[in-house]
Amino acid sequence: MPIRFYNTLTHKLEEFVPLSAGSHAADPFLGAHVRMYTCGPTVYDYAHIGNFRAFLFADVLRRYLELRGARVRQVMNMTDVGHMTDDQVADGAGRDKLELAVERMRESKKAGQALVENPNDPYQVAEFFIMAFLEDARALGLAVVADRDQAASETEKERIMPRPTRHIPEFIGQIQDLLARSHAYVGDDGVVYYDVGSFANYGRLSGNSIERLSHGAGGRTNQLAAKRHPADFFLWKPDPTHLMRWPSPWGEGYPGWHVECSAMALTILGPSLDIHTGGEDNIFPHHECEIAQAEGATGKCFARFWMHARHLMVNGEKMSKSKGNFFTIRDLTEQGYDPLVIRWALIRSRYRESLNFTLPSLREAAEAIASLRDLAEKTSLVVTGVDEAAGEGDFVPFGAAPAPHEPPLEKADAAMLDEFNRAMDDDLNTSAALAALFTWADPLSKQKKIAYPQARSALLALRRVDHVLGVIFAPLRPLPAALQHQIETLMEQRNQARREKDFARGDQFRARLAELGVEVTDTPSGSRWRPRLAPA
RNA sequence: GGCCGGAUGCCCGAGCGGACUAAGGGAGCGGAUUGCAAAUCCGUUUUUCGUGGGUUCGAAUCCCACUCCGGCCUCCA
Repeated sequence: MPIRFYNTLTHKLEEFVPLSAGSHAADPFLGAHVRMYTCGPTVYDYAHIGNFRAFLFADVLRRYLELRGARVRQVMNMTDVGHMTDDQVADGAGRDKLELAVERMRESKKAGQALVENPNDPYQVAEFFIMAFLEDARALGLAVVADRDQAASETEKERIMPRPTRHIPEFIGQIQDLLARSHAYVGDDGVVYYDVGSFANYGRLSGNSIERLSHGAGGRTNQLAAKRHPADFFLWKPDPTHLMRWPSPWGEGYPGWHVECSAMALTILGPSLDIHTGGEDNIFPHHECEIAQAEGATGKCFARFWMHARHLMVNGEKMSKSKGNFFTIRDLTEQGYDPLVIRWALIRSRYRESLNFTLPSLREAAEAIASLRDLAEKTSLVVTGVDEAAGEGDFVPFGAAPAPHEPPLEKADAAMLDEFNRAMDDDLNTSAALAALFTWADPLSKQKKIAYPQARSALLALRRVDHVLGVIFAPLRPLPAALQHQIETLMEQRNQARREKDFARGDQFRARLAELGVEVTDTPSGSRWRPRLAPA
C-alpha cells in the first residue's frame, strides 16, 4: 500500500517513498532509512500544549513509518539562542528573547523561587527550560527523547537533539558558503544578508512571491538602505553588546534565526532529508528561508517532503499569551490529568485539521484510553498465565516490526491492522485509524472470556498499534510511596466496612479514595483500585 | 487588501457523487443488573450534514452566491 502525505512544498498529496529504500522490492518501507528533521521548541519558557501538538504529530509520523518497517533517524533541535522580539522586520531588531527570560528569572529569584543558580546566565536559563522540556516530552512519550536518553554519549545526544549554541562554527561555515556562491552579501552596515533575488525558488513553499512580500498590506518587510531587497533577511549581525555573541569573520555578533535549523540539519543528517516537519506558522518565513539557505549552500534538494501541523485552538479561540488561554503540560498534570490523556487528546485527530482543545476532551480521552488499557490487561492476563506455564516468559516483543518467531495473527486482528494502516497511509488519518481500532476492540472488550490463541493474537495486534499511539502499554505516572500506602490502608478499611455490611461507611472510604484520584471497582474476586486518568 | 483552510447529529470527529436513515469516541435521559457503584445489556437524544440556489437518475460529497469561523502574508509549534 502506498503512503500518501500532503506535501506543503508542492501543495498536494503525494506518494511518500524513502530516499533510501530497503532491499525489499515489494515494500519500499521494510528496512528503509528515513531521515527526518523536526523543528523543536525554543527554550526561553515552558512549552505549551500547542507546541506539543506539533511535536506529537512528528512523533506519530515517525512511529508510523517505524510500524511500516522503516528505521527513522529523527533530529529535533532545542533552540537555545535568543530570537529577537522584533524579528518581524527580519533585521534582528528589538530585544533578545532569552534576555527577557533572564529578566523573568531574575524577578522570580527575587520572589524567592530560585529556579537556577545564576539567573543572569542565559546558558543556565536555557538549560533549565531544556530540562523542563525533556521532562514533559518524556511524559508524553516523544520517541526522539527516548533516542536521546538511550544515546551512549553526550556527543551522540547532541546529534539527536542539538542546541544551536553548540554549532556556531557550522552556522558560520554555511554563511561563508552562501557568500561564496553569491547568495549572500555584506551590507554597508556590516550585516550579512541573504539575497532573496538570487534564489529562484524563494516563495515556493509558502506560495508567496517576492513582489507580494514587499507589497502586501500586512507585509512587514523593511527597507533598510543597506539591503538590496526589502525581503532580504540577515544571516549574521555584528553586535559586541549583545547578550549572547560569538566571534565571526564579520565581527562579534549573533546568527540569524533561520540559520540554525538548516545548518544543523545539513551537518547531522546530510544534504537531503526525507521529511522536515514543523508547525504551520513555520512555513513562512522560517522554512522558506531554511530552503533558501540550505539549497543555496549545497545546490541540492534540501527536503523532499515538508509537513506542517495546524494550530491548536483552546475553547474555540486561538491560543495566545495575551488571552491567557494556554496550558503547559505541568498545568494539566497538576490538575490530575495523566500525560497519556494529553497525548491522546493531541493526536486523536488528523494533524492537518485545526484541533480545538478543551478540558472535556481530556475526559473523553481518559475514557477512550481506559477501555483500551482494560482490553490490554485482559488479554495480557490470559497470555502471561499460559506463556509462563509453558516457559515462554520472554514473549511480548515490544516494537514495531513483528518478531521472526511471532505467530500469524488471527484474521480479524490482521484485518484491523490493515484498516488501521490504510487510514494512516492516507496522510495520517488518525481519526479513521482509531475508528478501525475501536470497531475491532469493542466485541473483544465485551467478550466475557478470551481463549489463549485469540488473546495472544489480539495482544500482539494491540502492541503494534500502540507502537504508534503510545498510550495503551505505557506505564502510568508512578504514585508516591506514601500515597500508595494511604490508598491501600483505605482499601482495607473499606473492605472491612463492607464485610460488616456497613455500606455507608464503606462509601465514605470510596469517596476519600476518589479525592485521592483513585477509582474503585468491586468484582466477584474482590475489590480493586486504579488511578484515574483524569480528575473526577 | 492578497492567499489558504473550514462549518457534519447533544458534544468531539471520520466520510468528499450511489453500500449514508453518516464510521468511531464521549455525554445526557429512561429501564435491566448491582448493597450502592463500575462494567455490561435494552431503549432514547438522530431521516440529518452552515444558509439559499443549481448540476445529476442520485449530493454531506460537485458548481454558484451568501453568512460565520480560523490561519498565513517576516513574533509564535
